[in-house]
Amino acid sequence: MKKDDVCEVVCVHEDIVRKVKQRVLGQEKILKLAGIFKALGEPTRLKILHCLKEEEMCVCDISEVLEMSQSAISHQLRVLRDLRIVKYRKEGKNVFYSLDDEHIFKILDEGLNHISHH
Amino acid sequence: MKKDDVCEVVCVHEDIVRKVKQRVLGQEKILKLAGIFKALGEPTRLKILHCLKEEEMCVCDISEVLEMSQSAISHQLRVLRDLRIVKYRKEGKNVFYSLDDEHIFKILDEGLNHISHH
DNA sequence: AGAACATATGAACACATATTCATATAATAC
DNA sequence: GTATTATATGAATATGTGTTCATATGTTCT
Repeated sequence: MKKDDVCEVVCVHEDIVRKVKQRVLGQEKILKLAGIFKALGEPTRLKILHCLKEEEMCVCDISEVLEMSQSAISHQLRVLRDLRIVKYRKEGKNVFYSLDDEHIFKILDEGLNHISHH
Repeated sequence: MKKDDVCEVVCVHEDIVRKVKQRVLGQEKILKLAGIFKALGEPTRLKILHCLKEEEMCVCDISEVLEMSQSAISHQLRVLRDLRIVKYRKEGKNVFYSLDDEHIFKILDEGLNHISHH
């Protein structure tokens, strides 16, 4: 999109626009935040996280619970790991995953609240 | 994927799997919840919501603040409307949007907390 | 050492989706 | 009525991504 015709519309409430424009989050923060939500916004990953909310689990257990291939689970765990949404612990051949952070719990719960009250 | 070789792995912690399996969310709830998070997980939509967290705004104002085309914003607002994440109010030619729900506020804030503490 | 098992990962394909462009709808002003 | 403005939307394109398949890595056991 050309920089000039970015907004072709002329109806602008100047005071509001000025105020809100000052409070816009930086691109970096937006991307980071969007990254977290995007991770939670995929059914498989959400299921994984909902499992880990209950128990620390190894890849195979998750695979079994969700009735999906080990590979698919492992790929998604990689995404969650990279975003530091889950942490892991090696024990012999197993790798046990768990939620990284209290905020993830809260976000999940708040989401559940939202869909209940509706 | 064929139902039979759903999980080709044999290392299973039976007690954990049994317990967690009972608590798995139904597909409908998962999809609804994932839908919400997915909506928040797209930078443009997240920016829009962050704006609406400050002020009720019309399409054109959002367009101006985010320096994006009216069409792009309108398309994304449709997604947010369908998911009842935002509500709207018509006033003459304008349509003013705002966050639908307290939970959306909380989820956004909890997300911001998460990326700050990191 | 080799075999068996748990996990990770690269490539490919299929599917979803965000933006643009063009146009439609709806409301106001003249 | 027509013109103008604000918003909505359908189609097309480009980009992103989840799963599968095949394979690699790493660990334990014999």
